[in-house]
Amino acid sequence: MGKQTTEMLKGTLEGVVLAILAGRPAYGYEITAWLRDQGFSDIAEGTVYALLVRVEKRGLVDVAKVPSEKGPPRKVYSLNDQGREYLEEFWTAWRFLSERLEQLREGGR
Amino acid sequence: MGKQTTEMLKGTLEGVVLAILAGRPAYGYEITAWLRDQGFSDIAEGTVYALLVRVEKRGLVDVAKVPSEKGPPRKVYSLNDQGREYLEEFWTAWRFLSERLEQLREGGR
DNA sequence: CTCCGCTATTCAGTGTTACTATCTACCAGT
DNA sequence: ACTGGTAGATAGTAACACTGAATAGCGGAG
Repeated sequence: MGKQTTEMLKGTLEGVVLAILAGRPAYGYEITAWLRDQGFSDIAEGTVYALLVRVEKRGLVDVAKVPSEKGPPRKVYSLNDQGREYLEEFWTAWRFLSERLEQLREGGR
Repeated sequence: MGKQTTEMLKGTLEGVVLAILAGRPAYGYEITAWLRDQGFSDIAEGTVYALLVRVEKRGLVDVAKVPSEKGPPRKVYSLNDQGREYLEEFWTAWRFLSERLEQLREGGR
């Protein structure tokens, strides 16, 4: 996927995952699969699980254990109020950065 | 500036600085001042200098020592061919991420 | 002349984050 | 019993931005 993308994901991947959860509850394996589908080709499994543990500890998501037909029980995450608030801040920061970069890209030639 | 922005800068600040240098040569202090001016309110001095050392080591920039009227001599950085190539890759990665996020923001409501 | 403020750079130590690699665990089909 | 797909956890590593402090040169106030 390239080192550039990898480094860029630091700080944004969290927002990406929270944005997914804002749409609908989901579990780790599902999220990983979705990300790969979207072109984040080599997101490591462990990365998503670690991230989910982090956001859970910070109280941004609620967790429900749901038995699955295949394999061990799923941990289904859903965004709570605090998470939604945090996601809002994320979008604000993103817009800010996005605007500055757009400006630079145009000015740069 | 908020933790969100800080974390988001990982991997993008480098691109921002290279994009600045694509426009014109500049030295550390100047870049820091410009960033602060643009709203990156509390970019630490040390951060920019460390970043410049990194990109210099990777051979993305050329350096010239220029005596200044005030204070110690300036290290003026300018983007070289390798740096321009790297910056292109950065824009590619940025566009990719930007599109995914834009998609998520719209889909999320 | 000395001290302070501004310009300009450097560096050691810290915290957060994503990756690698590996492990456990459950189920279905062969 | 064995393999493959689903699902999650974890220890160790590398990269990066921040903190805080140090160094150094110059000009002006006292």
